[in-house]
Amino acid sequence: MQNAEIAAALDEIADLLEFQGANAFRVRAYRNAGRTIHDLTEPLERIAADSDRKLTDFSGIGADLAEKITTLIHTGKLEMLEELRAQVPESVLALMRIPGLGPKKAAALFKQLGIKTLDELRAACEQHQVRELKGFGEKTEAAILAGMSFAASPEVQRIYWADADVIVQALVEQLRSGGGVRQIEPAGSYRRGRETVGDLDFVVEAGDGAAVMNRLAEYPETSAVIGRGDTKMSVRLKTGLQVDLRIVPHKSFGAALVYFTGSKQHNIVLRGLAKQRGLRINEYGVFRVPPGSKKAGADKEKDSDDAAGEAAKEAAQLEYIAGRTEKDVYDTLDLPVFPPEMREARSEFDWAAAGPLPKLVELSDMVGDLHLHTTATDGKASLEEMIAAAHERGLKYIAITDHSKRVSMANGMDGDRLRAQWREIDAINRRSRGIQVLKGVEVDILERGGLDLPDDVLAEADWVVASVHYGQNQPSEQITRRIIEAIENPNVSAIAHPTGRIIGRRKPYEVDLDAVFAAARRCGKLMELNANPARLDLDDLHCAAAKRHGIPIVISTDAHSTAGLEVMRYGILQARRAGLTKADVANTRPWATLKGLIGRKG
DNA sequence: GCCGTTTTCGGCCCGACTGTTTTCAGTCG
Repeated sequence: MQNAEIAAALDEIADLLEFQGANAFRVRAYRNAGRTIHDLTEPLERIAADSDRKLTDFSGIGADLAEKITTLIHTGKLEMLEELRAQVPESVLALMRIPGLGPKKAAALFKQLGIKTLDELRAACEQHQVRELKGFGEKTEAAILAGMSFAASPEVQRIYWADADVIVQALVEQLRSGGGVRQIEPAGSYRRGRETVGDLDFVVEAGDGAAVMNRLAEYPETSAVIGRGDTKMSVRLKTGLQVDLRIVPHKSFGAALVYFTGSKQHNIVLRGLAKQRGLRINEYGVFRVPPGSKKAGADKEKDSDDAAGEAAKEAAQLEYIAGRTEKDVYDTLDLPVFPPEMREARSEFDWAAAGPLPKLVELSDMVGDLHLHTTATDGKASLEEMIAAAHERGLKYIAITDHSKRVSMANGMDGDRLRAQWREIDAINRRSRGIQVLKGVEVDILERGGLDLPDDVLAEADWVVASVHYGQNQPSEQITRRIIEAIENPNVSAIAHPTGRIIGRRKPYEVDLDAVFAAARRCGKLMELNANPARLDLDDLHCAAAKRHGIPIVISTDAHSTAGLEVMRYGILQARRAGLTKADVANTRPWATLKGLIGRKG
């Protein structure tokens, strides 16, 4: 069983347990383990088979989970999961996708009204049965009906970072308009540079918070205000995207930014570290907890009067020690200001403990682009136009990598056409214009295996990227085998978009990336990170896997137009999220050096 | 269910907001 499937099984257990009202920390343990496994860059199967290693070495996996995971690896099944599934109909979990319906309310609907599907829930609301339940009311019923369409869409809507960026810039302008905003920063997964963004968060310091909230309410793209208090406001845009706004005082801005940038896991670690030092971190700042003060309301017991009273008393005793800037906050824990892209509680705390953080690769480090198309195949700009645009961006070299003939719908090229294009490139290079143009090709890895162009043609190229376009429905092992075979071909320089994930268009195919990277390592080949935000083929995790195997990544735009060159910055974000430095990225080096990496002759 | 330089039990991050309640539970981030 593959890591992704094991992680999914643990997540499902967490969902089902949560629905059943299990201990929240137990639920969290399953979620944490699922996340840990999801983030692994190495197959669990391999780790489990290695007698020198133990699953319990991973933080968050204890004896019990190690045993369950081992069972999953070997049998693909788990009795506990089967039992849970038998107890809770799968469709019931869909109820929890309605905003405002959590496990408790969903369980109440299921147990008391026997509601198992969204359709049944709609009917019950329309017949006003739901408002009769304890803890429900008229407004809840209306909110459920309003949220119905939201839950009916199978996937939670996430948008590309690049699209979020456009909205963020417009919103910042809107919120600033009219003045009074002293500081404003987008936070959340947008600030962390995740390849997709589920909602937008803004942290604002302003003289008049209500005025800023009004501007958000009046924003033409705002369709509904979900909630609004003195310091916090949530709206939904016409596109369905949720926007959260927090108004914070000057002395809390840094703390709020840390808090709302997340990730949640990163924050949990921060709070744990703070606690060890007798500190407490929240969105208002870092506070010193007076010695001897008891943790109030630790367990949800009935003596809530006392707990609430003590909590209030204790809050009054807390001494503010930091919060104005992110640096102030991290300083109290003797931690560096982590670049937001790193804040995923993966490795950043280990790195910080070991010394200075790695200096992450930056857009300005990039000197070459090794995956470009022209009008010769499916590009929108001519060879000359692409070269000029790349030159304008300050690139020192580019590789023209049009499609090979198998990609017929893109007018892919055979050997003759390619050689003609290469002669043209030779001529251009002779007229030297401060940018070196490499003779390249994106050669197709055929369904039956093998490459789409003969070796004698490929041998004449400076740079060959191989990629899968056809036969994507094949089993993972078969696609993996095709890719490894391509890696072993001495004419191939790199593998482009090895998993070909295209959001929303088709099911991604799965390859054994670990085996692919191992082959690349063995053969001295490079792996591409395709920076096109619509093709999330080699995201931060895959970068991390490459790093673990010691394989330099090539960040390429796969540009089909001059504007396509712009996407390089999205690829940089993903590389940064994986902790890649300039040295980890091959096309930060001059071509003369890079050429040596792939053993290309003169 | 995990975890430990507060260690094998008793914690587990923390607060805002809403709708339902007469003091709080549930949800969310």
